[in-house]
Amino acid sequence: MSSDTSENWDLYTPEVQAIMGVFTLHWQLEQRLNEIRLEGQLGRPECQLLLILAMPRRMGELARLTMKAPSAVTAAAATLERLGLVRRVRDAQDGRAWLLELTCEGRKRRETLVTDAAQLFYDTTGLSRAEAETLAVLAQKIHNKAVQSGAVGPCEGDQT
Amino acid sequence: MSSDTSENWDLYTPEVQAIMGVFTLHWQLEQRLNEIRLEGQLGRPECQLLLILAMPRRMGELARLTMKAPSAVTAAAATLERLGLVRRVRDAQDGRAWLLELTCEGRKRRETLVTDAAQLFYDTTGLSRAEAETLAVLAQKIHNKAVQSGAVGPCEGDQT
DNA sequence: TTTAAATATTTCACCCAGTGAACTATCTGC
DNA sequence: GCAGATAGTTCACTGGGTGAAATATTTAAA
Repeated sequence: MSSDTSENWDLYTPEVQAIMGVFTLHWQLEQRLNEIRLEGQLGRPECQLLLILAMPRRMGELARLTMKAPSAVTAAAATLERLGLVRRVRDAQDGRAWLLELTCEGRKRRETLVTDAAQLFYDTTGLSRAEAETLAVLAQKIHNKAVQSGAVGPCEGDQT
Repeated sequence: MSSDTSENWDLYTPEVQAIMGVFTLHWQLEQRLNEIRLEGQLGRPECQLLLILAMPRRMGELARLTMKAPSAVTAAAATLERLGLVRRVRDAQDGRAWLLELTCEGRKRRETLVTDAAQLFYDTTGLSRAEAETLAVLAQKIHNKAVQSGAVGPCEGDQT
């Protein structure tokens, strides 16, 4: 089977290969993350937030990290708060800012999510642990670069 | 600089790191690809299709490869056809299927897109060529795995 | 060969996530 | 205290995507 499924990858430049792979992986992760979705209560954006919230973060920070507009984070945070997984606290340093931090319940949920996500990651990618590490290193570089370089994000960054 | 931007990555498991990185990269690529968007005529999905169309493909195949529902491909293909970048041809082997192939113009556009995409890829990721190769290898594995494993996709694949 | 079941694609109504602009609240400096 | 910047929220709107029903064609069977 999978006649033409085992593609002619040589048709594509490494860069395009990488891009296509990233698209695929992203899509797969979103889908399957969806299935987990902690009892179906959480949407994709909420899961993403939960994953990032290993430590308390300001809303704006979350927006930068997730590469979304602040308003998107607001929405997701509201949902998480409604579910009692997250708490809003004023930032002591800056009264304008809100710190988002996990509740006890939230921490538990995150634990589960992290575990499931890892499982799902291996299922989806079929990568070995070592390969995952490799990918993680690259991913980290990319993420940092992206966030730092003004994050061409919704927020109009151009770092010409 | 970038005080809390240079994150505490050790807070995250490698898997989560990888996942976050993939999300970021995906997002960045979509955004910036958007900017290129060949004179602003093409949407994200059209670009993706164009990238994949290194060789003629059947609609269904494209759906599987892009991990989208067939209807999504139909829409994107229609746009590309309207722009004269792509041509629909009946599959000689199977009269029900359509083959989507690039026109001359389409080939040119794809050339440009591939070049731009590569540029953008390096800009975005900040990776070296070697690292890109590494990523490409992983990406290919992932992509193949995903497509083969019945692509948990919109098309209800369960490969239990 | 006629018929029935399967497969490839399209059409269309609907949905969700995300953006961007306008608004409120707070901080900073004068 | 006031002006201007910054953090976050609200809300109307959009775009990309899904899923079910319809159409065309192939395949298998009688």
